[in-house]
Amino acid sequence: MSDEEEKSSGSDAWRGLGEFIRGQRELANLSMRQLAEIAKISNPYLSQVERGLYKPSADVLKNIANALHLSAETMYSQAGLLDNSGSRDESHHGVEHAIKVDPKLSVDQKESLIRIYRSFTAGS
Amino acid sequence: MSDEEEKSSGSDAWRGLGEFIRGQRELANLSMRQLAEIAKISNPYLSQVERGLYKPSADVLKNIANALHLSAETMYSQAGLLDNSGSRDESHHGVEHAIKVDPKLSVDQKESLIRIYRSFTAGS
DNA sequence: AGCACGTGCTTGGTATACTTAGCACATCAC
DNA sequence: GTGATGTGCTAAGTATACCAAGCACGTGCT
Repeated sequence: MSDEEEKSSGSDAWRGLGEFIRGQRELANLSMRQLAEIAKISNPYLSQVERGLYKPSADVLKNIANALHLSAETMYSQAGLLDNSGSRDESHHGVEHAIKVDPKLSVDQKESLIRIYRSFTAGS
Repeated sequence: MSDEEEKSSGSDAWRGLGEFIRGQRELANLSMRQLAEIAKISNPYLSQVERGLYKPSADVLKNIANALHLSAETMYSQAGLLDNSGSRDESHHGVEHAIKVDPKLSVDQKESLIRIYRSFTAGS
């Protein structure tokens, strides 16, 4: 069988997921052990997941999302599991819209934030 | 430790999921082998899943959903995996949350933006 | 110099998701 | 009747998700 195997699950999507999780964890200032504790998984496993060595199953994903105060949907879509085949145009422009709507910001502050945000995302 | 709920590994929800899959399969007039073929899984495994003996992982779930022309979200919520218990409302946290979730930003950029945002909203 | 405690990572094993070969029973044609 | 083809299910094995113990390194403290 010299057939080239190509399953439906591409392994590269999972690497991005790991980086995403690590980013969210660092953003929340949690150590691996802390997050692992909250998410009810072991810290070595979390380590592997964050480096893309394993693809966590759905309930683990859900637990991690919970621990990071994210919705499971966010996690799944990051993991490439949610497909959004319906092309539902849901929460798309978070940042700029959220800034514009925020009542605690002055207009100048909003402009500054959006300017910075756009400079950050200029490469994409 | 008073409460002993069905944690993330509650096996009850999975049985309902199996019945749901079987119902949808019969509704589509597909045999196990047909559905298994389309969903890229083996038919014995589909048999086990439909009777609640195993809890399929997320990508299998997604493949089955696709094969049955269902949205992955429907499948996940049937599996009890979505159950938005994570944080009650995602749009509620506004700017900070939108920043954290934005895939176009690096972790450092997120931290910078959040820091600036907090400095803006700290005074008033 | 130590040691106590933090971090993330490696090793080796167990549990379980998943597959391949085959069983038992149906419903057809011959 | 026998066989060919359908159905769902069982058994035994492989792959991998996951865990417990411990390693290697860093930082502060006495």
